[in-house]
Amino acid sequence: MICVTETPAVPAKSTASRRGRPRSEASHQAVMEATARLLDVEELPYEELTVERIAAEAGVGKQTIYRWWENKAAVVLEALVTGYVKLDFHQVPDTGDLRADLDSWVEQSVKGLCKQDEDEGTVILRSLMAAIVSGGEAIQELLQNTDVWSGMHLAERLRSAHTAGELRDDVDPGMVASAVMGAVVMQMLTVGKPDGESLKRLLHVMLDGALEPRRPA
Amino acid sequence: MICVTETPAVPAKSTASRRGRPRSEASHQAVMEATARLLDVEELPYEELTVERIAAEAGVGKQTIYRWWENKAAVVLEALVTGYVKLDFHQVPDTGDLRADLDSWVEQSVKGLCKQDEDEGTVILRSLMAAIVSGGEAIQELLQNTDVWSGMHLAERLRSAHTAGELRDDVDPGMVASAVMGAVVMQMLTVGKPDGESLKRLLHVMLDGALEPRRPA
Amino acid sequence: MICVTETPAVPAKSTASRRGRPRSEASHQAVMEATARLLDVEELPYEELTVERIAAEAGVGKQTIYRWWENKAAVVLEALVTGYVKLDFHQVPDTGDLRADLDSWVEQSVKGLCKQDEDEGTVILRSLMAAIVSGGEAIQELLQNTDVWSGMHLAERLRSAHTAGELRDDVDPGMVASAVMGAVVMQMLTVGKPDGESLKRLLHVMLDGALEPRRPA
Amino acid sequence: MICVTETPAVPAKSTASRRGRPRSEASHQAVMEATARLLDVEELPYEELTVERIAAEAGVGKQTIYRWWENKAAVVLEALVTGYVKLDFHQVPDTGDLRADLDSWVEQSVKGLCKQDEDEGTVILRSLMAAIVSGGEAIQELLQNTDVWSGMHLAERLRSAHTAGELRDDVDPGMVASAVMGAVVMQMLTVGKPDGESLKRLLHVMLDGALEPRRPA
DNA sequence: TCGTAAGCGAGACGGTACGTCCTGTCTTCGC
DNA sequence: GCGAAGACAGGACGTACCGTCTCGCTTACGA
Repeated sequence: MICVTETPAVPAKSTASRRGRPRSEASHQAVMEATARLLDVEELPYEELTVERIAAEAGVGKQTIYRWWENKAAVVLEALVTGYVKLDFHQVPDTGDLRADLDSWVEQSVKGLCKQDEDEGTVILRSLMAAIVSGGEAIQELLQNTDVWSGMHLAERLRSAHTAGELRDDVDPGMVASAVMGAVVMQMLTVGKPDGESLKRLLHVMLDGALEPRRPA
Repeated sequence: MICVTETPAVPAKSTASRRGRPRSEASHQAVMEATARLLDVEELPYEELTVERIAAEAGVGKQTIYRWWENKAAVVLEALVTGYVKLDFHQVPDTGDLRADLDSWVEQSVKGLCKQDEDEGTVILRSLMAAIVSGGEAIQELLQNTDVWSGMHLAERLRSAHTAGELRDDVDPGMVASAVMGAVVMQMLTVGKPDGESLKRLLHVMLDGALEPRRPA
Repeated sequence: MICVTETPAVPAKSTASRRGRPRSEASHQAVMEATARLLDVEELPYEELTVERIAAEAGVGKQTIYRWWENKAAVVLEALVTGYVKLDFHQVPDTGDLRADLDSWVEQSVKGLCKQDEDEGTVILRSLMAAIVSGGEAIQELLQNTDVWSGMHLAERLRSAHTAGELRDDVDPGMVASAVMGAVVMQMLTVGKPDGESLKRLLHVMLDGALEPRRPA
Repeated sequence: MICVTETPAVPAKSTASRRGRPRSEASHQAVMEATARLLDVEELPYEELTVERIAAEAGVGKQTIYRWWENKAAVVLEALVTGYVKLDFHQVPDTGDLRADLDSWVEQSVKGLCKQDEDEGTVILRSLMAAIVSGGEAIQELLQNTDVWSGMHLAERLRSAHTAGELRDDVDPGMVASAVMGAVVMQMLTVGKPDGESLKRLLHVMLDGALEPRRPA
């Protein structure tokens, strides 16, 4: 759900073959998978997800993590960016009726997020935000080249809606995806428990517009 | 910018007078002011803002903080809730033209947020999100009775727009405020630097609606 | 076996009662006992004796150790200084014949030190030297006010020998103890395995003198 | 100052020529010289002298060190053994009067060791002891075939004193050297700062004997 | 002359300890 | 009994080394 144009992260080191032992791709993967496992399976919230735990889970030295990632936030973001961890949103159905499709998408997603006790459903979402919010300059730079939401299925559905003429010609479907996800996610985080009805109303505002239609014509 | 219906925070201890020395209102204020000073003036990011630092800055014992607040998130949230710290958003002008007003609001706000180097402008915003995202159950409960954005001037402007007939009758202005703030804030956090133009386009989607108006009828 | 005139270690903090929670004597003792247990019972060599292990063994936070001791060397030295750990030297018998007494002392001590496999017998001795040699300025200062060997029974025996007229009037029994212990310990460390016979010859040199007796007469 | 009968260190690999690239003598020397430079010139204490630092200083791969030496202690000991690093003891003069010669030797040596601030003078001595005390079995075995002190000029002077009849016939001059160096070195390490006067008195005990000469007959 | 086995510099690897920092609790005092 | 001070147990941090490993390259023997 996060799109990165390219991921240098490390200064690229110029030419092809460098001296010394090359980076272990196995370790790289192990770290990503360990992070995913801890977030997804063990549902550790971001603050309880420690670099030491990731290293142990991955069977990797702590230094190997710090050698390639700036901090915990960078690890978690990469795991989300590259799809090792997936946010718990459902696919958006495509019946041709965008409004109805989004309504059922919201309903399904909320149902999925709330079936667990307490707020476990939003653990990954919270971790994503925590990583974005806490990561230093490195994360900010990464986000420059990244559209956090455009990898989600919602964005795809909106693009197809755009070509199908369901959306106004003059709106960017990516922009709509950002607006929808931003509003929806923020609502989920700033309200105790996600609530399908209010989310749908929120959605409708964005679909139909808030302004009295006479004016913009 | 955060609205709380009531602020018990601590179980209220039933009746009026308890035994022993009553809570020192001076200490309470000192903590709030210290938090505000550290966030606003020193621009410490949330992770560098420690309880010990707040206590020291406030000239208060650490226990005094833990006696009245659950954790750091609760302190920060209360400081934001009760207005000791203010988010760096401008007031929304009221010329009668909501779209133009919001455009200039966005422009002014972005200008304010970006005048500092790097991402210092969003420090408080990030702290708010960090507190929301990291806080435990107590913060979740607090948020149940709270509308994070309805205290902002934007919400007021939208309410007046609603009564003035600028908004559609069937939309809740509070809902619109949530949608707008959610989308705007999320956009600010998930792209490296806030960018006035894209924020305005985002805003217009929400004002005019994303759907092709004729088609769904 | 190490004598300290006084052990301020920490700047004394002036007057009697200070504010805040006072140092926990229980923790202090726990650290000393844990150190003794690890050195004496588990026979960990100095390099494998970590601060973290001591803290864990003592049921104490690591910071509590670093609050009161400069480093590992200081902890180990205090444990030796204050008698929580004892070097594996036997008592010196007192038959009135100093030479014979020292011979049997050496024999007994070497037997004790060598009964274990490998070099476990000298673990504590090695730890003592490691602490002395590795400790920084703080340890050097501590040693200024300390006579490492004068607490051993050997020193006492030599003092009684001095008053009994067994030693020359003009020699300081403490000095003799230092010389004997220095030579013996160094021999033990710089030779693979302590060897009773060569130690005894070493001892006799010091008792009888190395010079051809005519000369100094 | 350390004498080794032979220095196989590595199992000798039987016959003369092995296949493959032979050991680079240049690297060997570079390591020894780097070690000497770091100990002698930069006066790094043993704990701050790391294998990585030595390798870097020598322009050598770390593995090249571990291929030929067991550990840091072995490297340092070989550097001391083979004279790349020298202990800061002066030569013993030979005026025919051993006692006076040793007195002036002590005085000169202490002067040399104390001219630097703090305890820098004994850095190499401390490193020697640290290596001996910390080194594992390999170092113990090495020490079996080695007399740490017999390479020093003191040993030579004592041997000549022995043939000149200055020493008692029945004492082994090597033994005396061990006793003297052991006592002197230990004194230097266990008191804060070496002190010429007490060292001389220590020395005199060993020259003249501690026992009352008439009594034991 | 060439293959190949070993050594080489470089540097990443799994591990582990370090010393610092912070959390949330506790234990003293003085008010 | 609150509040400031500050020590406590616990535990994560990010750094530094250790000793091993894996690269591509070099060296020099033996076929």
